[in-house]
Amino acid sequence: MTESTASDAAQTGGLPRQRRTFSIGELAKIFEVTPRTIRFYEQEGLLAPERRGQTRIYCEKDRVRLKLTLRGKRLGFSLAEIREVVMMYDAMPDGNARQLQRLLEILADKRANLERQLEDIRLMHKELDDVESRAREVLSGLGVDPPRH
Amino acid sequence: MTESTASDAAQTGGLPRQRRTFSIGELAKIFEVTPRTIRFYEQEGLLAPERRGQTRIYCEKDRVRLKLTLRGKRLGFSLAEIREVVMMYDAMPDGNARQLQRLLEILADKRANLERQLEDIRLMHKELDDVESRAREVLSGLGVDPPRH
DNA sequence: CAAGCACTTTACGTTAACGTAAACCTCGGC
DNA sequence: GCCGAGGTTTACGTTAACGTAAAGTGCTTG
Repeated sequence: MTESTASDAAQTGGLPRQRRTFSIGELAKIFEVTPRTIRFYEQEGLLAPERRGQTRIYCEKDRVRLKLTLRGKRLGFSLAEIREVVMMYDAMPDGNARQLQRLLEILADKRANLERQLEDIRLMHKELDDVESRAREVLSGLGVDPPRH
Repeated sequence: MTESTASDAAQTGGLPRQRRTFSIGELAKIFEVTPRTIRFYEQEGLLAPERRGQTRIYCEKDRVRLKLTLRGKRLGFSLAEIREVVMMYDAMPDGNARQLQRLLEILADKRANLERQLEDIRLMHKELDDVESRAREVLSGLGVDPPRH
């Protein structure tokens, strides 16, 4: 109930998923955030859904943008950083050379960030292993059976 | 000049590195943070250096704790989460079974978090590849030679 | 001994990313 | 016709993680 990875056809009843739209509440449930969060992202320039009257209508593209935004967040990027990439991506077709060069710079930056994080994860993993094994040792020393996950 | 990974003997002049101590300013330079940050971490219960008079004296163990703390931060953990692990780690030798079980839970939690981040990084990497290749296409379409990183 | 430099405490300021509350519209169902 | 469920705007509140400024302490160096 988190997100659909498989064929969307089953859920849309065979409709071309380009036409599938979402309310703010639907998106909120899908990604387990509050509507307030989604409105905030719009205010910050990360989303720009259509309106029917006053009500926001989110299309497939909006859903993807939100997904990417949340992924970026989990990786520790600020909304400003995320916007920088997302907006330039959208402006690409008519982007001038200068803008595109800048985009490539930003991308290289993010990439370096990811590399550092990978290394951090590796190291952190080892630390966790260490702490855990020590904890198990102490536990067995107390005559307690630690859970073998 | 960021951090020493190789033999510390050269830098300590052969002293057993257990005796090597640091001032707050030294640590700050080593890890590229401000003294304010280090004091804040102490206030949050992540460090507890000795004092000589009023001045803080950091030992090797303190340095390691700071290193782990900053690594945790880069991975998006809050100071409270980091403290939870670090403090329990220190309290381990006399920790009761209940506490240790709790520690194992926390560790499993962090581990799950790391797994999610790994997947996020993989996906984000693909996105970056995609954006970059599109940017290069557009650039070459403009007759500009994109830099071959 | 005065100057300067690194350290200290105290305390208020700041930023990002939302939470929360109030007051309003609007639409389908009974 | 009214009610509840969901949507909307506006605006003030909150939390984490420091920044920054003020005012004092202590060493050592010219």
